[in-house]
Amino acid sequence: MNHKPRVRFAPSPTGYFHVGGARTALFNWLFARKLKGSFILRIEDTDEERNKPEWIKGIYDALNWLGLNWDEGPYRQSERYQLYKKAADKLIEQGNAYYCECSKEDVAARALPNSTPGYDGFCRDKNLGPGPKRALRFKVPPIGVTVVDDIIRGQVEFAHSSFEDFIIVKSSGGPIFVLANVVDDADMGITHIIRGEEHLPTTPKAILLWKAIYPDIPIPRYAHVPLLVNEKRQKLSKRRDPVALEDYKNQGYLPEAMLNYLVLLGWAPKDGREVLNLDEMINEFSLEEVNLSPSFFDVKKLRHFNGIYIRDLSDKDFISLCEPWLNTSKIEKTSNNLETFSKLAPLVKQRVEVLGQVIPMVEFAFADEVEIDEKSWQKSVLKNKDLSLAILSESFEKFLHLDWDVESLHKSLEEIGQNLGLKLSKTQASIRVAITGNSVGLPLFDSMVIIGRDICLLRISKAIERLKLELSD
RNA sequence: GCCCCCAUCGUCUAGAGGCCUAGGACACCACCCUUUCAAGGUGGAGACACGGGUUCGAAUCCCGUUGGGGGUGCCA
Repeated sequence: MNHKPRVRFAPSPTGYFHVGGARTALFNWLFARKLKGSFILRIEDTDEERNKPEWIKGIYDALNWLGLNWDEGPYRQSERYQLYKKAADKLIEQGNAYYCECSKEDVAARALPNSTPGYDGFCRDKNLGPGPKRALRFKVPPIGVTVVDDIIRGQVEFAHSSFEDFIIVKSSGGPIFVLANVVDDADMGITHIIRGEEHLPTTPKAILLWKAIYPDIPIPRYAHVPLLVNEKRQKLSKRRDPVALEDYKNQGYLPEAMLNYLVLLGWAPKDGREVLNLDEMINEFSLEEVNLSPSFFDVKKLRHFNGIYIRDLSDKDFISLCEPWLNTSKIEKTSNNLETFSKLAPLVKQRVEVLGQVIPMVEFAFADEVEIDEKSWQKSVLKNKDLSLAILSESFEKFLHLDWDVESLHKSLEEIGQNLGLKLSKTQASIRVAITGNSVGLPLFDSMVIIGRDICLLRISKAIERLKLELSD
């Protein structure tokens, strides 16, 4: 058996693509790449009511953004109904399936209290033919157990008595996902099914179907990866949790950081390293080492990783990755401004964790007039009015004729501070607010050099004016 | 209700019977570095859910309890 493994990622387009799906896709992809197998994309769109075309596009976009390229597909289940029909017919023929005319209400009404609920086999021996409002059910063998042999969890047993004759074809004629799943997995030669743990309870049904339809094809190996949960330890939900991959993209997370963080949820490399590039992940990842317990998607740690990956970018790459944010900012894209931005970029790069933080950090350099943050003004200027005025006035004079470079600025401010008995950290504070509008920000002297002497002097003089005004009040 | 899964610092994890006084990372705190903020460095606080076994020895194996989660749909 030198068969290369074939795995599939089979999302259903019933909502935006989320981080849990991304992790499942990643695990599949890593497994395939490591063993030189095939990674197949299959869209499970058999739910006529909830599927939307834009969600399908969302899947492609997400996978492309992450760089999880697929070798085959995308297959669409909605285009393969004949196959499912054929399988269903075979089951009927073999006596493994039967039509049922019970409505949901009928089933519920007959369900026994305090026991295994669900369908009671009412139509099992009625020998009904097809018809409107009739669904097809699989005849579950009443006794025995089905064992799921899971790579991550080992052997998991399910007694047949614990589940009902489940529906495999809806009365609309559409297949239920377990059926479609089995048929496609067999048809596509899938060897390993790697998916979320929420599918574990339906796996025995799939195995039963598989054995009935494809007695000669070996059942794939299963690997149910632990769920991703929220802070309340519940399965991540598209509706209540901030899990849309696209949102992370839009906030300025890098795909590399996302993948790196995701791979660490439920798996860890043998040594202590946590920062891994794709090649390292491919080489070291192994399904057998995947954890059993659910993990919390912790944005804080993701942010930390993103910061690492941003700092690791070349200045050039960083600048071009900032473009979307620059485009939607108020900053005009003049060549002058672009040059200023590229000079600021290296300073910014080391201080952001997501790209969305970039623009607020550099805006001061482009505005005609700085917007002064009131709290900063209070704290760094007003609190010691007289000192601030002295610092601002003196520096204005000195800056008039100073060599306009970081070193000179540094020295001259140090001198001003010494005369007033202040440390540089104190001295620079009021200048910083006057020029950048904020008490925290990029290295001041570099910023000053980049935006130029004229603007700096103008802003200092404005600050002096304002201070004097407030002093006289 | 019934079925199934899971259980190490707040979080992600290392740990496959003695190497554990339980290691690392994020977050947190302190200090250092420093023109602010970051980054970096040093240090600190912080966990084996509980109860029984098995064993000379258990975070590691078994059983139970408790807790959490998932499934139970003519959704996937």
